[in-house]
Amino acid sequence: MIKEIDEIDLNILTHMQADAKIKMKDLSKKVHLSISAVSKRISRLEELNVIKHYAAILNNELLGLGFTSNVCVRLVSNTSAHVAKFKEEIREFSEIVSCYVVNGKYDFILKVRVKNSTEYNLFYNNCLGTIAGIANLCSFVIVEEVKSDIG
Amino acid sequence: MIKEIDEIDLNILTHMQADAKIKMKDLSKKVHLSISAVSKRISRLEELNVIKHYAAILNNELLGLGFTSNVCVRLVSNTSAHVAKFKEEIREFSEIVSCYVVNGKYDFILKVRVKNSTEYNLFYNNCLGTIAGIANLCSFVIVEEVKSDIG
DNA sequence: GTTGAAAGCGAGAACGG
DNA sequence: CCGTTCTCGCTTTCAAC
Repeated sequence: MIKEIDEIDLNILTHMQADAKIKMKDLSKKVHLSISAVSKRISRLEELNVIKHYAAILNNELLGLGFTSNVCVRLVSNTSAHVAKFKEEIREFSEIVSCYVVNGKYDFILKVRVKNSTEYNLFYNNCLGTIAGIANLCSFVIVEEVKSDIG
Repeated sequence: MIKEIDEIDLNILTHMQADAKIKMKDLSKKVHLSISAVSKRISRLEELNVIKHYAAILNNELLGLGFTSNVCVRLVSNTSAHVAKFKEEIREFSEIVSCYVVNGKYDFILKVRVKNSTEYNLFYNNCLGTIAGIANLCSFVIVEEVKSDIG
């Protein structure tokens, strides 16, 4: 924790994380400060990059993207050239909504979001399957969201 | 995709996903509509629950949460009672920021966020390790974020 | 869909505690 | 560091077209 952040800031951040469009009036009541004080703190948190940005959280099911899967990937080789090439290829696919480099039995964990299982099979076979340098793939289809973070 | 959503709505949603605080004036220019038309569409998308909510996306590193790990969990038994009990225990831990039920070699994928590796070892041994009914745990420490979705 | 107007809210500055 | 007051610009929500 950077030292410039106090308890009130954390309180504000928690509220802004849950509802970025909360009215300053309501937020100021919740944290027991004036509107201008809250407003100034938020500006400061934005400048410090503690608040990276604001996002609308969408309902993927209603948008026809009801199928999500985590895919673990192990590469044949972990030389920086191979890793860089893989990362580059990953960025091209809009179906891959997140990608992390990890330590462990696999090298990457991807999250793939598509319309349905048919589309997933197509993506898996025709896109993921064609990326060079993959030694091993392991798919975990998400069937339920028990808890979900934001960002 | 629900039929009430057209191309202009998708365009609006893309912008709102990237920047929920974009000015209606700017957004209306981008989608070539009047401000009131855009405002009405957004209200409609909120009512349809296509926009679930708005969130501030925070910088976890600056908030002292620089260590994130994906943990795959397999339970000893998949009876609904055991699964329900596990889900309940999961909800208690603020360190577990997301949890998905999955199909495949594991039953759950968790995302754990803590301060550093020391804290992670403590959490892993003293919290995750003490949850009953776990047959197998597999940890993937995130070392780099190549691509990151929102929500 | 569009305009235009009215009311409410937010950002920012100034000044005082 | 916080609060009050002020002003300006933006959003929202009407109406009428």
